[in-house]
Amino acid sequence: MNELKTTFSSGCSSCGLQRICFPTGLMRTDIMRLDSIVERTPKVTKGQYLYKAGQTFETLFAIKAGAVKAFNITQQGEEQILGFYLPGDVIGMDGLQDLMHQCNVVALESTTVCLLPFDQLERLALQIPALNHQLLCLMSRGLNDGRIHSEILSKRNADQRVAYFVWYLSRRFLSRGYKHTEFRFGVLHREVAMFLGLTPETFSRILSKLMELNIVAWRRKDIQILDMAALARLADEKVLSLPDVLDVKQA
Amino acid sequence: MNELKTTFSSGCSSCGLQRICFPTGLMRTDIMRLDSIVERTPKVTKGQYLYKAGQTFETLFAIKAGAVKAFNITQQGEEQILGFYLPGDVIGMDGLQDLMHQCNVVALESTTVCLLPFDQLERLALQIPALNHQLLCLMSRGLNDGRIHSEILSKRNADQRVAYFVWYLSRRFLSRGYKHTEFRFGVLHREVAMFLGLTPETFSRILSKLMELNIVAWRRKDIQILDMAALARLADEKVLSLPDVLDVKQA
DNA sequence: CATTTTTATTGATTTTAATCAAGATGATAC
DNA sequence: GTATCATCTTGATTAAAATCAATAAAAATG
Repeated sequence: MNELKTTFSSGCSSCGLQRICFPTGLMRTDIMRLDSIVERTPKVTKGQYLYKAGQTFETLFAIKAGAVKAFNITQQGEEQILGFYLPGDVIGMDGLQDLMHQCNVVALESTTVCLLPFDQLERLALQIPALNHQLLCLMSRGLNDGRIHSEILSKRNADQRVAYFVWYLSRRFLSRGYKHTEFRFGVLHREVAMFLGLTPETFSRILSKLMELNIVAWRRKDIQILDMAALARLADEKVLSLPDVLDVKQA
Repeated sequence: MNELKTTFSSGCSSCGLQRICFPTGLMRTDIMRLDSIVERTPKVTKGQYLYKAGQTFETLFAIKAGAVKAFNITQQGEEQILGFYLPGDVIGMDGLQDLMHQCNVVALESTTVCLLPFDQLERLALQIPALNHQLLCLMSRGLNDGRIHSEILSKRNADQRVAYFVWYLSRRFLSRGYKHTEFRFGVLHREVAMFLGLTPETFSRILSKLMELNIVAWRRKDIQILDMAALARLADEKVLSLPDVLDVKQA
């Protein structure tokens, strides 16, 4: 794994993610102080790691563009996917408790990240109450993302998990100011399946059902939500039963 | 639901959980300042709520004695258990993001909690760097607890989930300074099953297997770990196969 | 203490998703 | 463009856990 090298790049002041990332609630002058501790790196290429489980915790990572996944490997060599992170997300705080990262994070596509050396950030936050508050808020967001993952995995049937995932993904895109009925999600189906605690086969079958019902169109990396209301309903309902439409086709 | 009323009680200075809870890393004088903002309540009785989903976020809760569970109710009326919290645990930070709690927390037995009004805590933390640091560490701990729950729920078979849960529970008791091979866990089997994403029947069957194999003895609320090595092995292995011992019995 | 209610266990059956297996499709390399 | 490789889809079968059902055992209630 290559070390990430610092480079020049546009700062927080001109970043489109100000309202989501660390600058939230900060005054212009404070954003400049924040800016001074942020290290910007060249683009992280697909497959490059931001950190690995066991590594010393030193910095937080703010995703500026692209996408990454967090995961751990089980004894059996399987990937347990813990989350997908998009622009505006801040990760790395899992490492604070033991000063050691607890999972692996790798880029899923060409990705831009901002590095925030934690000791410097902590010191600065003590001087800028709004920054400290935002750090706490971002951690609270992390807690809630984890809770939602647990809730997805607790859902008794696979249809619900998939429906809820798509619905929640849409909301995340919405909250970041992206189009939420049609978006690109650069993650393999296999990886989404693992995140949902399913096999790729089961995931594929459910996607087919959702497409057959004209609720979702998800081909490769492009997702389109055709019927948001139906999707939301499915996310909470018991079973995704196929209506006559399909029976006709099968007959 | 009754409002929790403040009352007099022994402070942080004399609390046995200093090394786990907020006072960690603080000097004597700072502990006294922390003490001054902590509200202590009469014992919370079994079934009483610390907070409910949707309520305004105002305070954090430190568990001093007893046990609580966090959960949400699904559309179908099922309880999704999100976690069990023991003395030394601090909860409530899920509410910061939207200034509204995202789950319900209820006492499982007679429980003592310390209330930390968040705005006061935040202000004090800015003045006491070690306190601010500990607040961040406690949130990091929360993130990791959530990650571990996701990892449990991602495990492909039920035996592993139960084995890992017992093993992890034991470690939690150990880290709090309690006996870790024999302890009392005041939670219904049904609730543990829900936490693990299983039905009570499946959970019961697996417990029976673990007892048959002399690995764990879990009757009602008393847990005894008879073979920690075997338990750890099971937590990661594929299937919990029953040896001849059982076949003989069944024959 | 007896009664009622809740919780836990165990068995039989059904349902669901995993596994096994074969193609189809799309991406990448040459 | 063609070949190769990885990913995805679909079908058949198996395995695992859920469900249904009936007791048994505790706990709570009067």
